Amino acid sequence: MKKLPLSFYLRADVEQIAKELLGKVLVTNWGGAFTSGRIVETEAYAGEIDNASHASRGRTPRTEVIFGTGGTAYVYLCYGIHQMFNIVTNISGIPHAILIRGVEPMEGTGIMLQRTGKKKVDETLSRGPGNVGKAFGFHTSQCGFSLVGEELYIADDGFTIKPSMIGTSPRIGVDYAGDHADWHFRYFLKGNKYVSGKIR
DNA sequence: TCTATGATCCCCT
DNA sequence: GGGGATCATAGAT
Repeated sequence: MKKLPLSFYLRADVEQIAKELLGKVLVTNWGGAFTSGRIVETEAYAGEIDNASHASRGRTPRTEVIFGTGGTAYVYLCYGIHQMFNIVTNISGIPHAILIRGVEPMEGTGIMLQRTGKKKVDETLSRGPGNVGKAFGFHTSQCGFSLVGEELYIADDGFTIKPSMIGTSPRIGVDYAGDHADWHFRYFLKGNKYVSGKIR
């Protein structure tokens, strides 16, 4: 498996990066607890002009990492329960981020079951951003972590997808964002059962 | 200090 | 298909 280089994350086109992340392998290795899975669903958040992004409300201590340089993790606690894992992209000063919404488990499923408290591996294990965060052991304390380190990275294992396998839709849970709620910034692998929401 | 709220999920009817 | 869980953050007092 080839680890994606820092340059992958520093490009300007978030939509393109969000699309290319489909089929790649997400790896976390916190203290030797190795887990990996294939990314099947992503959402792009295009910075200050995007009303759906946290960054649109300005630069704060929490959103600081999104404004930082690409290739780092932004982990956010939602509804007091769910740890959401985001990938920061673009160069410093431009707040682009990609939310990982769905992952198909590969290695370390035993560890994931332990973390989620589930009995068996099924599609609920890592479908939806909240579950991905839980299964892969993400925590808000990991905000700002590098994506090219040993504990956290994204790899290419040679798996390729055809453009016809990629579906797009408006993003989920951001209806409040006015016109931007209609942007097709959500990307997923068609038919994959680890894709959340109704449109697969 | 205090309070509202959210890029969600799960269990209950 | 509806509501409760549960807490860091941000903006108001």
